[in-house]
Formats: sequence, structure tokens, C-alpha cells
Amino acid sequence: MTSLQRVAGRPTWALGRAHARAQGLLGEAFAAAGVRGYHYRLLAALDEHGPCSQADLGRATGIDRSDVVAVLDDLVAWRMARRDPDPSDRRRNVVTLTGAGARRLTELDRVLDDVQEAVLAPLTAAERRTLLALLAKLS
Amino acid sequence: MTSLQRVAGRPTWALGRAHARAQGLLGEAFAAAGVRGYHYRLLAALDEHGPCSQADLGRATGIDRSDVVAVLDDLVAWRMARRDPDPSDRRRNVVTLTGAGARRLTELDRVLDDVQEAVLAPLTAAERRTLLALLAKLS
DNA sequence: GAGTATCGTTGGTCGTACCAACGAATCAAG
DNA sequence: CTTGATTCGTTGGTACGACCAACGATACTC
Repeated sequence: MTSLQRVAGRPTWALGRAHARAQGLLGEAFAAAGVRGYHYRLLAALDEHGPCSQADLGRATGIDRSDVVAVLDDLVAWRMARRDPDPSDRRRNVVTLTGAGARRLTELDRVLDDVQEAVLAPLTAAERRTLLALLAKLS
Repeated sequence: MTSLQRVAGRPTWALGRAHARAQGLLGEAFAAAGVRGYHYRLLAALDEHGPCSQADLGRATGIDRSDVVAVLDDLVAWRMARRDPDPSDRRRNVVTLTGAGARRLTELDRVLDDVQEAVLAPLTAAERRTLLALLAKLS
């Protein structure tokens, strides 16, 4: 929060505040589920793209491949994903979603849905559509 | 960026993308001017509130007082602010904006204005008002 | 076969944002 | 007037998302 005139009404600030609130709720919800955003994104990519290399995961999620390593370490330790050497290209690992990972992903999908609802709660359905449309134009 | 269905259309994601774009432009612009957001916020607080303690600065800007220390170190090193012991309360420092600080602030105000315009460029004036109103409702 | 590109990995950096704890100083209650 | 609580500046640490450089190993291309 800030009480600065110069800052308070600025679009960048309003955007930042709204984002901070959304991110705060999302972070709390994920933390309560024992994961971070990166874990969810990787699980989602594994589900949507099927088994693939770590580099592929990075490209699919927008996560730097150096960051994929540690996050995947977690998922593997939690038995939510497997990391096997690719027999057809020894540079690569084939990353596979496990049953436990798929189940966890389903739970996290609901967590994410609930957060969307909580974030948008102050808006009517029409306002939500308008906001989404305007935000889309910005990027 | 991401190509994940689960993530791409979500309001939290759209908000994050728009914020990332705005923050990216702002960060670049500030970096080109040799400062970070924290520096601007502190300068603005000094201008709007007048000389005050570091704890006051923290409260006015929403910056943790432990973070104020280092940022203020920069401003002092750059001769944009002074940090003097408060004679009436020896726990405190009185932080004062210098002429150089005020001039820099004016420059940074323009930088910030330009960034607002760049961020909102894809929207009409009416859309900008609508967006601001909706964002305000969210927080 | 030589040079280029990709892969996983290590080990950094950055910015924003918190939090805990400390000694010093001040304030409030008795 | 003294004791206990609070505030102040400061240090040092954590977290998260994000990026970058470089490495050895492997694969691809000419």
C-alpha cells in the first residue's frame, strides 16, 4: 500500500495492486496445498503435452530451463513425475506425469478455480468479461 | 509466456501478463534513468510528506523499514537526500529531500507519465477509464 | 570429420517483498 | 522515578518469479 498521490492513481499501480492481490491469494492457496506456481505449471504442461524433455517443458511453460531442473527435482521427489533418460537422444530426459501427479493436478485445478472466483468476486459477470477483454488488449 | 490451456485464459494469468508488461516497461525506463521503483517511491514520499523519519517513509510508501535503509543509502550517496539525526528523538533520523533529489524526481515523474501512456496505448480513453474502474474494484 | 546447436545442470544475479532480532532510545503506568 | 512496553535504525535472512552465463555431453549439419 501507499499513500502517495503520484503513485496511487497510476494505471501501472492499479495493475500492480490488482496483480498483487491475485498473486497473494494464489500464492496462499498453492502454499496451503504445498506447492508453488512453478510446480503447477510444470504439472499442467506434462498433462497437456504428454511426456517430453525438460527443455520442452521450459518452452511450454515459459520457465527457464535452469529453473525447470529444481522444480522437477521436487516433483520427482514427490513422486508426481518421473525423469528417465531418453534412449533415442542421450542428451535428454523424458519427463512423465505419474498417477499421483495427475491426481494432484486435478486438486490444484480446483484450487486455481477457487482463486479465480475469489479474485473476481467484486465484479459482475459482464464486468469480468470486460476486464478480461481490456487486459487482453494490453498484452 | 505459456501455451498452457489451463493457464492462458485465467484472469490471474491475464492480470499477471498485463502487470508484467507494465512492470517491464517501467523497470526498463527506471533502469535507463539509473534508479529502481523503490528510489522513486522514496523520493516521492519525501516530496509529498516533507522531511520525516525512515519509519515514516516506510509507512508512507509501503516499503518495509529494513528495505528503506539500503534504498536511502543510495539516495544519500547520490546526494538526492540527506539523513541527519533527529535532535528531538535520538532514535530517529530526519530524512530530507535535496535540490538534486527534487530535480531528479521531476525527471522521473515524466518517465512515469511516459510509461503510463505506453502501457495504455492500445486502449481508447473510455477503455482506460473502464479498466481503471474495474481494477479499483478488485482491490 | 568439423563446426554448430541442443540438452541438463550448476551457480550466479536481480527486484520486490517479507520477517526476526538486536541495541539504543523513548514513552507510559505504576 | 523506575519498570515495562514500544519505537527506531539496522543487519541479515527468506521467498518467489525471472533471467543469464557457462560447462560437459551429445546430436545434427555441412
